[in-house]
Amino acid sequence: MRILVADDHSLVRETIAAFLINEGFSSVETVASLQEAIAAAKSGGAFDLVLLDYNMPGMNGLAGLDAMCIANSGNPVALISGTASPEIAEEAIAKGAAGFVPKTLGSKSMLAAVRFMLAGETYAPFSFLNQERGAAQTLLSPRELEMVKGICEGKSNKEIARDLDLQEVTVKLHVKTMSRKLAAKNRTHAAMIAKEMGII
Amino acid sequence: MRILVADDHSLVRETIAAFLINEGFSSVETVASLQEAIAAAKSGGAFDLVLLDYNMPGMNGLAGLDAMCIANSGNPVALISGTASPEIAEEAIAKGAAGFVPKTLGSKSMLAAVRFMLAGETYAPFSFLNQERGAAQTLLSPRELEMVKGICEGKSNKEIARDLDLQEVTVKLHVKTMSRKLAAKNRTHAAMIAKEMGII
DNA sequence: TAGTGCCCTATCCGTTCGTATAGGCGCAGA
DNA sequence: TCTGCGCCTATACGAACGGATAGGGCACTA
Repeated sequence: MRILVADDHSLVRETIAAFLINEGFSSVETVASLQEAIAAAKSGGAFDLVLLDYNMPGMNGLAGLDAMCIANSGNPVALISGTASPEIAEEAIAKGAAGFVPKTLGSKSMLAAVRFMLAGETYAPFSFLNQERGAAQTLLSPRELEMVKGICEGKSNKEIARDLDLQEVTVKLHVKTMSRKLAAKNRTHAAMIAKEMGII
Repeated sequence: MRILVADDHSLVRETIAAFLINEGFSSVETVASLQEAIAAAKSGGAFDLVLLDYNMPGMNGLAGLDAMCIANSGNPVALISGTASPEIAEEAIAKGAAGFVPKTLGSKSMLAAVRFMLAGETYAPFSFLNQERGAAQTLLSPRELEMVKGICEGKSNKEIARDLDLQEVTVKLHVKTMSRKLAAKNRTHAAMIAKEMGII
C-alpha cells in the first residue's frame, strides 16, 4: 500500500505522513509540489492513493488534479485542503477525484476516508459539502454569485454584462444588492469579504 | 510539560498533537477555538506552552493573542499559521508571543521550536520573516503597500487620502502604479491579487 | 388569485475611478 | 554634479461606478 502525500506546508505534510505510518501504513512518501508528485508517480510507479493539497505550487486550480490522475495511471487521487469551498470539492469529484478531505476533518475520520478511498470508493463528506452552501448560497442569489465572481476577476460591470449576455444596468442592480447583503461599502470590499468567506 | 494545541482544523490539530506525543511530550491537549483555549487555561491552570492558530474562530486578529497570554498567566503562547504574513508574525512577537510557527515549517524544525519556546526563548524563523518581504516589498513601494491595504478595506481614494494626510490625486497616482506592478486591471483586481500573494 | 421573490430593463444623476500631462522636492548612486 | 527614483501636487476629461426610481416578466406559494 503505497501512499503519497503532496502538500507544500511541510508541517502538515509530515505530520499527516507520520500519523498514517503510526496507523500501520507501511509506505508513505511525501513531496512538496505537484511537479514532484507527478515525477514520483512516473519514476516509482503509480501509488495506491495520492493525497493532493489544493493550494500548492503548480496546481493551477483543478488542472493539476487532472495531470496527477493521468500520472497515477487512474489510481485514486484525493484532494486535501483547508480553504477550498464545497463547490470546488464537488467539481473535483466530478472530474474524477477519489475524494475530498477538508483539513477540518478529524484524524479518525481522515483515517476512515483514506481506507475508504484505498478500497476504491469515493469519499465525500456531506456535512462539509452542505455547510457554507447555506451561508453563501442562501444569502446570495445565483446571479449575485456570478457578479461577485466576475468582480473578483477584476471585470467591469460592462464586461460582466457582456459575458452573461445582460444589460449593464442589470449588472449594477445585482452588484448593489449583493454588496448590501455582504455589508460591503463597495464592489472591492464585497470582493474581499467574499474571498474571506470562501465564496469564491 | 503541559502543551495546548488550539486549531479549528481538527486534522491539523490532532496530527500535531499526535506527533508531539510521539516525540515524548506526555501531556498534550487540543481545543478547536480561542474560547475553549482560554477556558482550558483558566480551569486547568496555565500551560507550559500554547500553540494558537492565527485563523480561528474568536481570534479577531492579534486581539485573541493578548487574551490568551493573559489567560495563560504569562506563560509562552505561540502563533501557528499557514497563511499569515511575515508582518503579522513580527507584530505578534512584538506583542509578546513566544514565537511564530509557519505551517510550511518541517516537523523536525517544529519540534526544535517547541523545545526552544518551552525553554523560555523566543522562536522566530528569520527565513520566513524575510521571504515574501522580498516579493512584495521590493515590488511595491511603502506608499503603494498602504494603498493596497486601504483598497482591501473598501476605502475610496478620498478616504485613503484623508487617512494618510495626502491629496486625492496623489493616491490615484500610487494606485495606478501599484496596479501596473501587480498586473491588475483595476483596483479591485489589485486587491484580489494582493490577497492571493499574502501581501495583506 | 394575490402575494412574494428573483430576474431583466430603462432613464437620470452625482460621485468616483482611471489616465494623461506637467511640474517641484529630496535623496542616493554613478 | 548629474541622473534616477520615489514622492507629492495640480488640472482636466472620459469612463465607470453607486444609487434612486419605475416599470414588466416569470415562477412558486398561500
